[in-house]
Amino acid sequence: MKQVTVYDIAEEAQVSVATVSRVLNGSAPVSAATREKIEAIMRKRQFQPNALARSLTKKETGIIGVILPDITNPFFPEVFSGIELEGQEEGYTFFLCNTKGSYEKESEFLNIMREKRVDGILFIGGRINLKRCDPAMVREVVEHAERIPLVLVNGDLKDAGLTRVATDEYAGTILAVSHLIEQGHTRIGFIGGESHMSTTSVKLRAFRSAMKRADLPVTEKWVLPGSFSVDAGREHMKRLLEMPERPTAVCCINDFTAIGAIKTAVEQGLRVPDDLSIVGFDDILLAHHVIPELTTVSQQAGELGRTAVRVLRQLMNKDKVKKLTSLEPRLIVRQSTSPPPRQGDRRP
Amino acid sequence: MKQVTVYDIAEEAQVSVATVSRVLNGSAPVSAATREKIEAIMRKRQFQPNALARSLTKKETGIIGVILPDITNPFFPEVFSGIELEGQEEGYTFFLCNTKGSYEKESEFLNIMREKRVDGILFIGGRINLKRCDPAMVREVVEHAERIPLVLVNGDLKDAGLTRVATDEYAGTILAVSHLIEQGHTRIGFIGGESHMSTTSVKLRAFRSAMKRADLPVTEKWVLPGSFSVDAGREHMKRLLEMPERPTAVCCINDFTAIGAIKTAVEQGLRVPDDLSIVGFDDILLAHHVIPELTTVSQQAGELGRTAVRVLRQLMNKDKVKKLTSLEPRLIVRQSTSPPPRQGDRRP
DNA sequence: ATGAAAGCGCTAACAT
DNA sequence: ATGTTAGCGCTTTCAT
Repeated sequence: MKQVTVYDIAEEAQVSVATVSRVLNGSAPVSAATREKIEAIMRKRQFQPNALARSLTKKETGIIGVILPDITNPFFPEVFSGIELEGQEEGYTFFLCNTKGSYEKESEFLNIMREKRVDGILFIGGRINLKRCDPAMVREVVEHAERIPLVLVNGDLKDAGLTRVATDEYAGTILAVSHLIEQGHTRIGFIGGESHMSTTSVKLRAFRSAMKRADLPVTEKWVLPGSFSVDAGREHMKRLLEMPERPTAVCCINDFTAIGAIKTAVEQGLRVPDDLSIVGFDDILLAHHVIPELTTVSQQAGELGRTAVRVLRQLMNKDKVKKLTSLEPRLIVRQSTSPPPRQGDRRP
Repeated sequence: MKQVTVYDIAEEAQVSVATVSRVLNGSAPVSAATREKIEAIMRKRQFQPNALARSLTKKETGIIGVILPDITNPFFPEVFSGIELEGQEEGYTFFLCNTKGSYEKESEFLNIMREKRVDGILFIGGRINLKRCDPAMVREVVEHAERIPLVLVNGDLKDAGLTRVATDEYAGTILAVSHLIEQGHTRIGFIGGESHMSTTSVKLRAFRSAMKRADLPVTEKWVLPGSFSVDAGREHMKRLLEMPERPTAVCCINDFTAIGAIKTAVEQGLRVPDDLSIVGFDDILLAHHVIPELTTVSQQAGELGRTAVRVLRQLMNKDKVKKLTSLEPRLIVRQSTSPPPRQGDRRP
């Protein structure tokens, strides 16, 4: 079944294609009579303008490309939802690229996006979260950014000078640790996070700073970086519990590790938060479904997505844009934190 | 900065655009010498063929459109991941449309997909899960399906005769209920699910059938449909616990309600599974992060996505296609189910 | 093996 | 207000 084109419509309406195009775009005045006639025919013939042809001449596609590492990690759908919400109002459509953590896929997708002539790119996760990213990989992104508006979401690329939108993880960690301290904890551990990721060092730095500010010592053997998963959280907690001296509270790199930590603690007979307080980071959906509900720091993932689109739009309009737009995280106090047990109450 | 085109390449290589196109597509023999020359120039100039122009002439875009109700619901990212995995190998790219449960958005996206000339459509959730879908909405989908290969994933449209891929929810529920029965339960409840969704009636039908097959009575007041959320699960469980006579096991419409049910049960001082067994459906990630880990029925979301793409490909190739490809669900036994308490052990 | 030229379906000057 | 026409960047006959 042949697709109907502007020519078909023009012919049937006895006008030129230009007029058809005009009513399609409202780009120039058309007499009410012919307009209605054309519109009627379009409806009747179920005319669907070919977006490809249209984009080809207009040199814009209305597509925003989104690169993210793992749509299966609940944080990202949340961000993506925000992106969609903000972009949809202006008629944007999205090309979602899931890199599954592969830097090659990032490169590949970057190229595909260029071939597809997306109007802008949102780059989330992956190489932009590395503490030290290979200069070639940095350059690649910069080169793309020179041709297509691009914003880095929750990450950075050394010396690239790219436009960024990010939650202030440092401030967020301060919030979490301060909360623990206010509850009366003095013996606080920190677990999770791969050492080569910048989020790990940022949060660790904030952790140390918050402790120092309260004149509390950091017990190094309670600082256990490693990974971001639930299983990592379990492992870390297991190691912590094997120590003769244990913290009364643990600050976790993210909600996953926090949940793992809780599971292990509970399995070993500890009560959370009575015996051990645990705080996470991100506020993924899971955080309030888990028992006990997790005290955590909200990154406001949806808002992050919306903001990213707003900033990208500015970039696309060649407006003035701040190099860094930062979002303030919020502490969400739920059930996994409480004052520490009194000395006498401590379990063996 | 002007994009480089086949003409630029042709000019620099002193050949015609046709030859350039040939090396780009490998569509016809080109002498090794000129091929290499052209390839070198392409690399040097960072040539990126314009996918729009290409698709315009080739009449294919390599894009698969995916309509789903809520990317924030962990089941769908899992499906989408499978879709990507299967499609990427063949160079497909995806246009993800999140309808947020709005039927109008479904219509809107269906039209956008047509304008974008996607090569195929995967329709997941929304109106195709309705027990009785408005005929006009059915017709709309059918009309699109007549022009673009389209497969219905985990749903159906009455009398539409469309190609479908779905997990066998009936069989899955039988699995869950039988597991409970095998554990020795005789007093089993069923909670969750909106009554106007087909999944609810299918699962309820399976529930009744499994009970009957085991000569067990269904206690109607323990059958509480309602909704699909964690909160719904909490509500339902609360009502169940207020009854003088209670079931020893509950079959839940999905993992969310199951998790809600567990939370409420635990809050009320019951032990899961010792006092009350609970089984879910879907096997979302949450299911093994929750405490106790949830016994549930896996829909194999990833596999569902992969299969959907495979079937869609057949449709696109105009191969013979089965009207219904069905996936066998699997019972995943974890910690939330056990034999019922002996009478004497029952808590008040 | 390579080139010339006609489209693909639409928009945007430029005319009238 | 409407029509004519030249692209947009590529692929694909049809020649040679």
